[in-house]
Parts: sequence; C-alpha cells; structure tokens
Amino acid sequence: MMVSTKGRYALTVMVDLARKGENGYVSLSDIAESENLSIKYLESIIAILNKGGLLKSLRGKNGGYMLARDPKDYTINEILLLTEGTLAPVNCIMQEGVQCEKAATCSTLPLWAGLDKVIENYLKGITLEDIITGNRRKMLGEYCESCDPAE
Amino acid sequence: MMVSTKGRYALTVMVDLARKGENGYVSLSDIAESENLSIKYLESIIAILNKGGLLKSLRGKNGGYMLARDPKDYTINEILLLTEGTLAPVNCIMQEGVQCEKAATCSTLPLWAGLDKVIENYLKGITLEDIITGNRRKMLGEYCESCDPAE
DNA sequence: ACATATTCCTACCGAAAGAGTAGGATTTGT
DNA sequence: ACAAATCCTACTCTTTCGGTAGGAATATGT
Repeated sequence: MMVSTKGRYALTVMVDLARKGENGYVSLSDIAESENLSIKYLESIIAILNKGGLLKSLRGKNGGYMLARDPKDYTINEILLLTEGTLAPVNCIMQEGVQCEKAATCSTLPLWAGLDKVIENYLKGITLEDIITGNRRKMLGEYCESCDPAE
Repeated sequence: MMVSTKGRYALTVMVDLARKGENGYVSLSDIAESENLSIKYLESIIAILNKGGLLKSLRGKNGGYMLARDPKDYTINEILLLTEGTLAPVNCIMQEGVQCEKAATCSTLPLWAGLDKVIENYLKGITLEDIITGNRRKMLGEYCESCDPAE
C-alpha cells in the first residue's frame, strides 16, 4: 500500500472543506465529527496541509480552516504528495534525479519508472472538483460501469 | 511505497532465471551472488515463487530452480501479486468484493478504485520477456525519451 | 476583562510491517 | 560417505503507521 491513512484522511478533509466552503471557516472538530475521525489525529494531518499552503486558517473563537483556492485548482497528486512525502511505488524511485547506484545496469528500473509515471499521470489528471462532483468517467475511465460507453 | 524488497527481489530473481534459463537448474547461491543479495533472504522469497508454481525446483547436488514457463507467459502483475499479497495502493481496496463499510457513501472510493485499475492494467500489460528484452517503449510509453515518437 | 473556542506545537507510545538472520532437516549426485 | 543443494521453522532488529496527551497562543462574544 502506497497511500496511508494520512493521505486518505487529508483528501477527505479537503473534500469536506470544499463542500462546506464559502460559509467561512470550518473548525477541526466539525470536520472530525462529520467524517467520524479522531480530532487529534486529524489535527496533525491538517497541519501539514496548512503549512503546505493548501489551506487558510484562523485561530480563536469561530476560527477554523478553508481552502486557499478553488477546488478545480487542486490536483489529487498535489494533495497526496504533500501529505505522504512520496508516492513512488518502490524505493528505487525517490526524489527527482536521486537514483539507486545500480541504476545504470538495472533491467527492472524502466518498469518502476513506467509504473511511477502511470500513477503520477493519473493523479495529476484528477482534481478536487472531480471528486466532489463525482466525475466517475474521469476517475474510473473505461472501468466505469455506470458510464455511457458512447461518446 | 507499495512494492517492498520482497517483490522487487522476486522480480530480479525471475529475470535472472529467465536469462540463465535453458542451461538447466540454477542454484540459489548462484542467483544471490550475481545479484549481490543475501542468500538467506532470497531463500524465503524464492520459496514463495516456488510454492506459487512460478518455478520448478530440484533438490540435492546440482539442484536449483528454473522457470516453469516461457518468460512471455509471466505478467509482472502475477509475480508481484504473489509475493506482495496485494498491490492495492490503499487499504480501502483489498480483495475482490471485500469493501469498507463506508463504501456506499465514500466520495473518494472511485478515485482509489480508478488508481488501482490503472496500476493493475499497467502491470498486466508487461511480461517478463519485456523486461529481459528491455522493451522500453512498452514500459515507459510516452515517457520513453530514447524511443522514436513516430510509429 | 474574561471565559470560551479555537488553532498551534512538542513529545510520546504501542502495534504492525519490513528486512533480514540462524540453525538445522532433508534430498540427491558422485 | 560426503558435499551441495533445497526446504522448513523460528527469531530479531529497525522503521513506519496510527494514533494520544498536554498545554501554549490567539481570537471572539459578552
């Protein structure tokens, strides 16, 4: 498994904020209650999103969090990458440019690189808005059974 | 990260056997030496491949392992699935049919299902033969810089 | 001014998974 | 008999995962 609860909950939080947005700041306890998740754990996750600039926050009474941008301007890749640190399916592919010392002769490296690209490409193609509008065609593509195959 | 050393080494072993194949059985120590990996650790990994029916083995002197089929008849998905147990990028998607109890109302589930399908589809499309022949076009697709974009 | 509701920050903790090691039993060719 | 190999069970160390605890700082309503 490549995406832990951290990334999943982070995405859930973003979706929740997108839905409740516009009505001002939404408190952590509000989100935790809606999603039935631990406040304390969410706190640590939302801190990452906040520090990463994906959210705006306000302290004190009636404070809380809100999205910093429009839902359509967040890719899922961006959200997960921030919270998970990396989305690479193997250790061989870590940071940009950083490579295993056997890279030059490794015959399986192109496979991992290809897999990594396929994942990244998919996650960059989906936005937060696609999730809140339930754009199944975009998320499930050819595997979407409820989508009209025509068009 | 979704694929541990177990899956990576398993694939390495399969590639090594494919290359050395036809000359009869190849011993574990031979493979471990070629790939510069721990014999003892490889032993536990190759046991999974063997029990899963991907290999043939022969005990005793001059014994060892060999592929049970032609390299083109192994998909990477099959090899990794056997050794890793699951290749699902999140816990939400585990076995066939088994679902999280929030599945019906989970707005992020289609995303994870789509990601899972994209990964599975990619790994089912690559065979062991593609790796030993270095079929970069197939593995890297549009991201292959050394591939001729024409055709 | 003060109580209250909120974010912010640091530290800790138990369980599980990852990455191997150790030691020996069994089988087979020479 | 001996050596070379697979087969089998159990153990161990480290890191990551999934949280929890406690309190400091900061706004707001009254």
